[in-house]
Amino acid sequence: MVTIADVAQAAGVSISTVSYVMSGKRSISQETRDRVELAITNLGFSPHAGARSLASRSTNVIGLQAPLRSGVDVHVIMQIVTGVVTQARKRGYDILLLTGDDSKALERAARGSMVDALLVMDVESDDPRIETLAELRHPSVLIGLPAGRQTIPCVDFDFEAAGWLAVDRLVELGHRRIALIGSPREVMKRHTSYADRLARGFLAACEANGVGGSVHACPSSAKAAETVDGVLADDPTITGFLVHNEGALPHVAARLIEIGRHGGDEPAILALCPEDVARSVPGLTDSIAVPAEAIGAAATDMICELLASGTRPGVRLLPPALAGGVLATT
Amino acid sequence: MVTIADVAQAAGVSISTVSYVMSGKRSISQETRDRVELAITNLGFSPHAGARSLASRSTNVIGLQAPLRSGVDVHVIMQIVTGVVTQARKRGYDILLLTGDDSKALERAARGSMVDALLVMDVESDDPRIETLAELRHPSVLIGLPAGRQTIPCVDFDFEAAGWLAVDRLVELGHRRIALIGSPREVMKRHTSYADRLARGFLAACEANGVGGSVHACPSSAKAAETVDGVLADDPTITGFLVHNEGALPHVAARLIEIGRHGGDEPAILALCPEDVARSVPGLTDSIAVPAEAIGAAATDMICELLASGTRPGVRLLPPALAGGVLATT
DNA sequence: CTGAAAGCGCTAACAG
DNA sequence: CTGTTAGCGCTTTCAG
Repeated sequence: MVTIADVAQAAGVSISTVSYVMSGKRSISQETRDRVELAITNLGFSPHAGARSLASRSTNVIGLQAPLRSGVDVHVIMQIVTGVVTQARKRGYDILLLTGDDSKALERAARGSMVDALLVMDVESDDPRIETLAELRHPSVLIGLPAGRQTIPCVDFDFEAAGWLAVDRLVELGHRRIALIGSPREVMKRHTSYADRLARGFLAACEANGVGGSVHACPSSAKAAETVDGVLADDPTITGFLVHNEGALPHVAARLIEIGRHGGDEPAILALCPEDVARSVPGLTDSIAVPAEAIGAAATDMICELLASGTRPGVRLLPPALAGGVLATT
Repeated sequence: MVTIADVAQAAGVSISTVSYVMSGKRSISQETRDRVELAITNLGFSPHAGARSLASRSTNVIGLQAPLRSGVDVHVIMQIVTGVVTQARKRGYDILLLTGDDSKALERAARGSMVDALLVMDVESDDPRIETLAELRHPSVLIGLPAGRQTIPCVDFDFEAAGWLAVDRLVELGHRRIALIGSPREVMKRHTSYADRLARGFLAACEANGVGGSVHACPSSAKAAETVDGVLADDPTITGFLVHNEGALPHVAARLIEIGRHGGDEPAILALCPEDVARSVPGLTDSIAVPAEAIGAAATDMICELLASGTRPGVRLLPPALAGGVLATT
């Protein structure tokens, strides 16, 4: 292994000079700098991360705790992770993917000085990890927005505003009775947060617009079609659907198209999901993009700022925007 | 920060005793061990990862380079990552998600002693990273199977056997003319490997069974339906489809159902994809599961064995198996 | 503008 | 069975 001492010897300078050339923390003559940099590339030197973190008390690594139970909105999670990783790279950080999804994993990473900061996804409202994070003296940011008072900075999509935007759009298209097809029942319960926020915005907007709106939990499987049937059986006058359920979306779309084909107007579907998911669903008219990658990037930015300046940045919600669907006419 | 010295003092023993209690590398009297362990939990001590890696020359971290360009078979990738992470945890390793998808990232992690070993996904046949890995003195395992001589151990799904199995199944269902709807054209070119292996198995099995088979590239979007139309226009007698394209799958299925409805027999679709993807596609009859999580776990096991024993484990291909689709009758 | 040297917290000889 | 101690490779005072 090539060490800083090898570089120093090759360049004919002292160890500390090499260190300062790398960190830029004091001025170095151009000539010396050149010699050192040459030696570094010639020898293919990379500083030993452990030694560095031992001496400097910082790792340049951000710990990321992502929900890895497969099956739940994988696209969104993956894209958020992509955003995190990409942005982290830009800012010179690496990402330690925490194995284990509990407080223990967070403590281990923090107490063991494996990371400088923690990024935690998929936090529930009364999640015990929130308290753990508060006790740790490592900066941390949540991706999501647990209900209640925020003790830890958060980044999320503004689901409430998305509810409003969706209703505005459906009303603009002429629909007067609309339904929100949402997350599976167990998710609705678990994450009080985002499903609730969406429903709140949706219902408030319906009321403000004087249109009828209803909210329905929905399984993420082929059984989603039954949910649609049930909703329409309850109220056959519904013509506009907002769908926020990645797994159910194709089934809901297929069922609605089928219904449209058998007579009556084809109902409009507005999906709330990442753009590429929307693109992959046949027969989708319109969508509101969940800017998943941007959320990851924003969270990373926030954490880097925390690390740099030590400020407490509070909550940041990214605004929704309409995106075209496959058959978008906009 | 609580250090090993604090623990030693609290337990009234020397630093090295604490170290040996943790590592188990020498025998300790039960009484001493108890005192030390108590002190450790009381103080909430976790050893400083950097200091440890500096002294022991090992990190207990595995570097994982995953393709994060969103849009390509996210489910498969995510599930592999899940398998890797889960298995790594069981074996006491953490996962450093490498930011950057080139040789540089691998070198940085290895040279900087950030990881003990490297796991690389999505390797192409003439991928420059293969040479990089060979030069590094860190153990590494590829997830995938680049064409040519294997210099680095590999773990992958046996796509060739999957081709055979698919044909067997379609023939068993009575189909005599079948088509493989595969990856997008650019993927077919890029990864010579897995698309080729699947096609090879598929065509060989067709020949062995005396049935007509053809292979078709397919875009992962709504335009997939056109591919189906084209295939059927070329040969209207085709009744069996093997689909290996997560994005196209719902569109292909929808189109085939539509065609079936307009007269003629509804063609059979056999999908090659993770089980939960198969489950989410309306109208799918049958599928062969890509055991994505198992692949990740197997790769991790292989790397851990490499790390432990230093053997060179060669290539490991996981066998295919039939799984039910939504409407499976098997 | 540059060097020398004191740690950072831990592991693993070496020495009982 | 336990203690003492010499590094691991780097950052950062402190001294020029």
